[in-house]
Amino acid sequence: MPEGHTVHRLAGALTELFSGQRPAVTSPQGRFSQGAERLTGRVALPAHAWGKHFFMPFSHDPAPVSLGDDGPDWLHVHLGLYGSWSFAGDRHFVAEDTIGAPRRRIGERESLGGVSDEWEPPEPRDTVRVRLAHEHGIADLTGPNQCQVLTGSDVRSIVSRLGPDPIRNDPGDRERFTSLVRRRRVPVGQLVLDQAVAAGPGNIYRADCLWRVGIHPLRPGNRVSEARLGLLWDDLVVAMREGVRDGFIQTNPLEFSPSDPADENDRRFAVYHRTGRPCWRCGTPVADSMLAGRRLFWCPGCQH
DNA sequence: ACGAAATGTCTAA
DNA sequence: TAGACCTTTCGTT
Repeated sequence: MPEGHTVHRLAGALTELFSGQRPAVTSPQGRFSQGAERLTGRVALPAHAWGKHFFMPFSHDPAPVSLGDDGPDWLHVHLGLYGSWSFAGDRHFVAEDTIGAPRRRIGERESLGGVSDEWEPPEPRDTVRVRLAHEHGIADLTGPNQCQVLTGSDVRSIVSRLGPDPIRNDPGDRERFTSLVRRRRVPVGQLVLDQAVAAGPGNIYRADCLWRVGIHPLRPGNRVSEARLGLLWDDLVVAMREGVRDGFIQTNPLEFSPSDPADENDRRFAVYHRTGRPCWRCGTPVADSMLAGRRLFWCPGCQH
């Protein structure tokens, strides 16, 4: 369940755990054996994220590189709908158990941050596509949509097809986003999920950020004012950066007291997965429908 | 046991 | 628009 914030977080975690080292790369499942062989023995360098794409360079020498440089081989991972990384290791190896899908798998609590000296790598599940390993810990990747070794030129070609990433929010991105939306008649809710328009937002940020700025998701892109699209971009930047910081999505702006009876599951989001429940802002029941193959949630009362 | 759904994307028709 | 793909969990028989 990885939207862009998860991938940025992973880039940070894997950089911290493996950059500067020469991890053993294996494919317990066997479907990445060739790639694993190519990467083994090389120095892992700091990883990059752009939208939902993860890139980690593996080089013969430890000199720093930029995203898409020629020279290193690039590990490229797209988690898709349910890919995830799991971590386990000794006390020198600190990471969250699982990043990606909200599940715990290998290396659950008992082997994480465990006792200092006696750590042994756990047996991988038979679905583990890639394992990165060094003496203090392992990272296992399961269920990715894409996992491959690329050249710098391949990487540049992927990145060139991606729109601006709200988590990066580079100069000019705000204007780029608003102009990409305003030149099309497609519903704005569909454009927010188009990775060539904005790289990183998924179904939750789409639904909830549109709600937060009051835009109806079915409004055609060319009929949303420049000003409102600017506010939408700004809100994506804020919400997704909070996701990177916190490690989870918390898009409902309302605060609850610990004793509040509101359903725990219901508190987290604004409209996402809240069909039929009252809008936090106006009380109208939240609606849902399918749009271009994805479930869409919005409040018919206060989004226009 | 079985089916559906899940924070995604691609391809074919 | 439908189906394929990568995997797990959760609800229903």
